[in-house]
Amino acid sequence: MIRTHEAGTLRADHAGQTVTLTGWVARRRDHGGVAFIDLRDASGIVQVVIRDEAAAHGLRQEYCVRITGEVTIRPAGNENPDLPTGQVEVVAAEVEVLSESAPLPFPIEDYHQGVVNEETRLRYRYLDLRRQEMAKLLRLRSRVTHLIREVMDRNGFLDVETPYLTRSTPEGARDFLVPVRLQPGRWYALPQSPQLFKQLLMVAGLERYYQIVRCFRDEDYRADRQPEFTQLDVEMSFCSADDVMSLTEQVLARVWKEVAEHEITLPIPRMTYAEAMRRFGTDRPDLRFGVELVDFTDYFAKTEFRVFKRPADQAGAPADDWHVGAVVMPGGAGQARKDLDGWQEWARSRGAKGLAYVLVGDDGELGGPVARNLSEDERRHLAAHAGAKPGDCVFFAAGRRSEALALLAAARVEIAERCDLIDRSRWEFCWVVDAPMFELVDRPGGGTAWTPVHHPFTAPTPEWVDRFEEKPGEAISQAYDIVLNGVEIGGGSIRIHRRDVQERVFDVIGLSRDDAQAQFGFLLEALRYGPPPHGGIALGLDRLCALLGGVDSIRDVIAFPKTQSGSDPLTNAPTPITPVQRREAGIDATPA
RNA sequence: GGCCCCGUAGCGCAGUUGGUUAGCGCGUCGCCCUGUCACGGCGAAGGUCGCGGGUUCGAGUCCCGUCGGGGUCGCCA
Repeated sequence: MIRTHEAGTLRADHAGQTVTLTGWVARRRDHGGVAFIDLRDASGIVQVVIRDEAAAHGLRQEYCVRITGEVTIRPAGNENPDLPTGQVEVVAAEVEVLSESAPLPFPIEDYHQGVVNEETRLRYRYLDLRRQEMAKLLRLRSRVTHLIREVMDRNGFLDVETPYLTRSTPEGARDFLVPVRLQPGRWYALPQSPQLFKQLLMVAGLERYYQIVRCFRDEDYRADRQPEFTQLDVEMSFCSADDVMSLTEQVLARVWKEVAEHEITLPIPRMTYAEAMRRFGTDRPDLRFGVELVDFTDYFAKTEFRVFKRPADQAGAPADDWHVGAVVMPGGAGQARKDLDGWQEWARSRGAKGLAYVLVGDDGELGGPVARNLSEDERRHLAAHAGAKPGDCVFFAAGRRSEALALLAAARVEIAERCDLIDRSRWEFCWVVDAPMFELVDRPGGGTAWTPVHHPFTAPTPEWVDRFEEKPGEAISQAYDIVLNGVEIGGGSIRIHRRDVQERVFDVIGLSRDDAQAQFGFLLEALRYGPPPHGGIALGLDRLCALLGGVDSIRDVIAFPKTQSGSDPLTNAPTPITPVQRREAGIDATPA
């Protein structure tokens, strides 16, 4: 006798054996005196035949049952190639109902996947997860974490837990805050990442640390962003950026080989931040298709066309912060007027004024409203400069460099989708390296400020370490992001291990000595005691699993995710708390 | 905070320029059928059209507000 809870693992060569199966009645049908049920467990579905009317009586979908019976091969003429277990079925000798089920609030067969409102699925997540598709994703995730631990363990990394109750640091994302009963008026914060603790572990001499750890950020949520998410967090001492990247590649290669049956070609190609911005307009390029951006800033340097002409007065902007760029839509000249208007609407929905376009006719003549406003000289080489062929459409964006590139980068992806240029079977990894240390951002109250591109603990390259404050926008950091199919799945850097350098970075981003001391004093103090050079990386586990599982939302690879407003339809969290709880927590007893 | 889409029976949906008693499929319940496999046949139950206000003789439908879900920009060091 085979005792198994793995219905889906039964094979034809088990025929004749007696098995005990546990699972749920996925579907029941009666035909004459015979009942047929599909029995589902986490591993799959097997059909069970019940000839005993009494045993089958009242057996309904989703009853939890234990069935003992003989494995048989389905009789000829009744074969269904779609059944996951092929031709195996079990003829029940004994049926025991372990627990009954109320009628289901929604159908949970897999062919209903994707049609039930997600909120309803989340409210009954324990039923949603009974579906094979969802169970499959959770099993995938478990395999991934297992493989990661194997690789990390083999490389001598220590799994160390860091606090979930820690101090709030107003930099970066908003914190989730936790009141402290024993110290009214004081609050813990949940960590946005264990960044500082892992650096302290390096100071402690742990040398090789990793953790699969929950992180918390109180920002707006998306298909790929949840208030709590999981990352593989890694830090190592006496290492170079190459060491960290090489280790990361080992992890990814192992996971993709085992889970996706895909051999990643190592080393994963690297691209500088500058190159990524120039060719793709973004620091997370999707390399599954071409359609690269073209720079027209110099081409139109002397243009009289208002849209491409650099405004005389660019209030507050650096002298070189002007960009005219283009991206070619293959065959786009054939678009209907309605489609071209649709692109304008698309651009406006992204906050742009519009998306200028030039149509390249089959005879090479330029068409569209923009072409009429260009000089003869400007028209002559436009198609060649853009790399456009007859029949193509050239989209243009002009404005502040970051905004123009962002629009073109989005247009590039949109073009690829509309023209069906993306090969979904491909895995295109790439490292984006040599990112700037700082970027200029607008302050809410006006003016601009330098802010770290990664985080303020990122080390500059040796060439910049003594002079990054001279040209903060040009200083290069020792940071690296890993990008897969246009999705940033991780990022890391060599950290600053010199107290004076760390203080100078705080100076550049406008964090006063007092504030730096108040918020990061413990780090600065630790850096006084012979810290080793160190660096690390964090990989977003949820995104990684979503990509591997071929799903669009990380909610599908999280057992109990939250909605976009941060609530959980299952438990109804978050909930108001009672006045007593407020008093005990030391916070105002009246709602805000 | 902005923009877009959605909300009608347990689930998925239809509902015309505002007009009888709001429909369809699945599911549920009852009866029938001896190998079904999205079985089939007959019958039945099941609705605060998210909520509140307004326009109108009359609102699922039009207007305003609001709540919830999804997508996205901002945001996410």
